Amino acid sequence: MRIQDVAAAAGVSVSAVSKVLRGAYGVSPQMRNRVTAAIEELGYRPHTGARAMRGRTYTIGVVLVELASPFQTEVAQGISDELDNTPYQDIIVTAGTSPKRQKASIEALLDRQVDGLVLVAPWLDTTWIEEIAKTVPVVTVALHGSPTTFDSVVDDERLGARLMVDHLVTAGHRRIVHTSMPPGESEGVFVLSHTARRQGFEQAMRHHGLEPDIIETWYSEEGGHRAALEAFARPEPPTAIFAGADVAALGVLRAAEEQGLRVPEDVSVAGYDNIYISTIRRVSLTTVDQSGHRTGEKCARLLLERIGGRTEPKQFVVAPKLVTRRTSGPPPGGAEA
Amino acid sequence: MRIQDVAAAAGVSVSAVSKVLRGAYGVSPQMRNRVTAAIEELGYRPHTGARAMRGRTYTIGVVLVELASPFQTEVAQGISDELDNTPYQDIIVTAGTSPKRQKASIEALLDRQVDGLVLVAPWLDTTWIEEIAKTVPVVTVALHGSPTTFDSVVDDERLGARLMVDHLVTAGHRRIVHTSMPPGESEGVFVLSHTARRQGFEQAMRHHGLEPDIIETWYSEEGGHRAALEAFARPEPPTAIFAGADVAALGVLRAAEEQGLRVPEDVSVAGYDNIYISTIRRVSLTTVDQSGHRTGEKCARLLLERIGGRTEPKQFVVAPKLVTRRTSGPPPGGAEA
DNA sequence: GTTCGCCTGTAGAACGTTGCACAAACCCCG
DNA sequence: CGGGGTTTGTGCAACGTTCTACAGGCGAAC
Repeated sequence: MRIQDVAAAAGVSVSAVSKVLRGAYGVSPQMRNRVTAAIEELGYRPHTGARAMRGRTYTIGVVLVELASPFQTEVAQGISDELDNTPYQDIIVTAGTSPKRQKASIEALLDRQVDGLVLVAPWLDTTWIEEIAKTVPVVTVALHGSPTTFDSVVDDERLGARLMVDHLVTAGHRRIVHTSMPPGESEGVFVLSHTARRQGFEQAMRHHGLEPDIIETWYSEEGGHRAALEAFARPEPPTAIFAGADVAALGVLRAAEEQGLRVPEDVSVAGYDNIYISTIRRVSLTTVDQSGHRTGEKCARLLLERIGGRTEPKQFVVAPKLVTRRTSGPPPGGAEA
Repeated sequence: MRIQDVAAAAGVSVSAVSKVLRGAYGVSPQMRNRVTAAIEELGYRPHTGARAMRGRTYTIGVVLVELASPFQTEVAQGISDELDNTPYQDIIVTAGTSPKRQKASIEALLDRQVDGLVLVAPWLDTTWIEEIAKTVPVVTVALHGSPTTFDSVVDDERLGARLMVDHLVTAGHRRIVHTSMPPGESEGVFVLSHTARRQGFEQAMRHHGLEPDIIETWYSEEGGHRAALEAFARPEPPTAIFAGADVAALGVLRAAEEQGLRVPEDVSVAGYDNIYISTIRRVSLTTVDQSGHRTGEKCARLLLERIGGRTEPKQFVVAPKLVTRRTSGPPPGGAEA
């Protein structure tokens, strides 16, 4: 089933069919009708590989770190939904946090001639991203900075961290520990989520006249668990732990439970991301929400604009929202802990 | 950067480079060396679109219902990991439960000339799947039946349901409610997970001389919640609820909490899937484990075999495993409830 | 009635691979 | 040293699309 067959069936030239397919200029209504009828009747579908040789593939590549991260999959879902009634199809690949594998995944997508690329929290040298952005439209998610050759969508994570610190301080907490991650090797002017959150935490704490207290582990259940055990073992343990990510907060909750600490009576626990688990009654974690779905939608729109011809870079900032649930409250002994 | 450039750099013909690339027969070691050196030096990467015109694309399409389903993403991860050091790249698309959108997604993948297709829990007419399996290797996940034109990997979900019923009955439960879903329109000889689980439940209950009791809602938090409320409102409420899926079990837990019922003292709750949430301390749900990761690995291997030339269909059954945690125990009043 | 410009539609040359068909070189054996 | 077979390397015709360049027709304006 080739374009040629459609042309034959409609009694027109191959070029004419191609024009109709691409919505190009110079097509009379009656020809358009005959061609679309023929396409319909034959059930013709364009061969993407052949298209890739000359023009567009109508494919958007989405690079995620991992599918287990709810925020990332929400972004992907947002892209998918936004693209739903366009001719574009999104395809997802997972790349892990290793820069080497990430690079390989992106290259695999470039080999497949995607028309656009969404990089969610890329652990990559930004100069390399700038490089590929010369070839194909790119939008990054959760990369803080001011890129000039590509677009970006970020949650204002410094603000988000500040909201959380304000919430805890207002409740009376003074000794607040933040769990973070080691900065990526490739972070410089451009910075990833965890660094932005840490910076927001530090800023907000100082603003309240408090000394920022950070334990560096990993954004994972295990990482949160380790950080919490370390914090609890101190002579003066914190009255609140603000984990850099909800997954880590889960580990903090486990550690608290193991140590016989009640939450929030003995210690308040908070996270960041508002992942699905945090919403369920049994967990009910105080956290910061950044809508992955809206982020994804925006990415898709930016990409379509770029494909449509825009060249000046755009940056879109999503506002974070504090979500207070049942894991946070006043410190033991009240506001004067 | 074309194959031609590589040929020129290596001082050989284009065909020769192609042979090396494809690992084809008739290549001397020294030519292979020169060509690979040239490829390396130039950083050449084959153009997938051009390949699609003639041969393989080295791309495996993975169709998931949604990224929010942990089992499905685990399968995808398993595929990805298994493919990691092969020349094949997996790409994921999400298709939803609507047969129409699923069909569109699969077609989008076929347009892109994938070399193989993994369909995870497809809500589709199996004759249509048989149809596309004529064109491209297909392996389905969680489709119970005996396909002749494609491969399949299934968890023995009837057995899994039986394990759970045995567990509950042994603990002393007699009034057990199972929450299920309406069977798909396209289910006939071939059956999806929820139907297999329901069948396993029915069989196991009868085997114990008990009447199967099923409430049909949806595999979702909300669905489980509704089913549980209905069950609790009965004159003789069940002492155990075996939700067809962990997500639904979460809704059951919420309903129990709202009704002031303690778990497992007043009512036991169990699920199926062993999703990540179920493992966290705060939830600790009794469930049945089916390893999504192993399932995915097997899918990839089956597909590679098919691409390698196998034609007779294979079916692979993964054994489910009962995971007892803290949401199940003896019924109130002991074994003689 | 000629000229000019616009509007429709077409021919055909790419695009970068693959793999068949074939040629050349080589090896082994009688 | 001739003949057969095998191994190694090459030429070239696809594959299905896009899009430029161009031809022909038609209408308006003079």
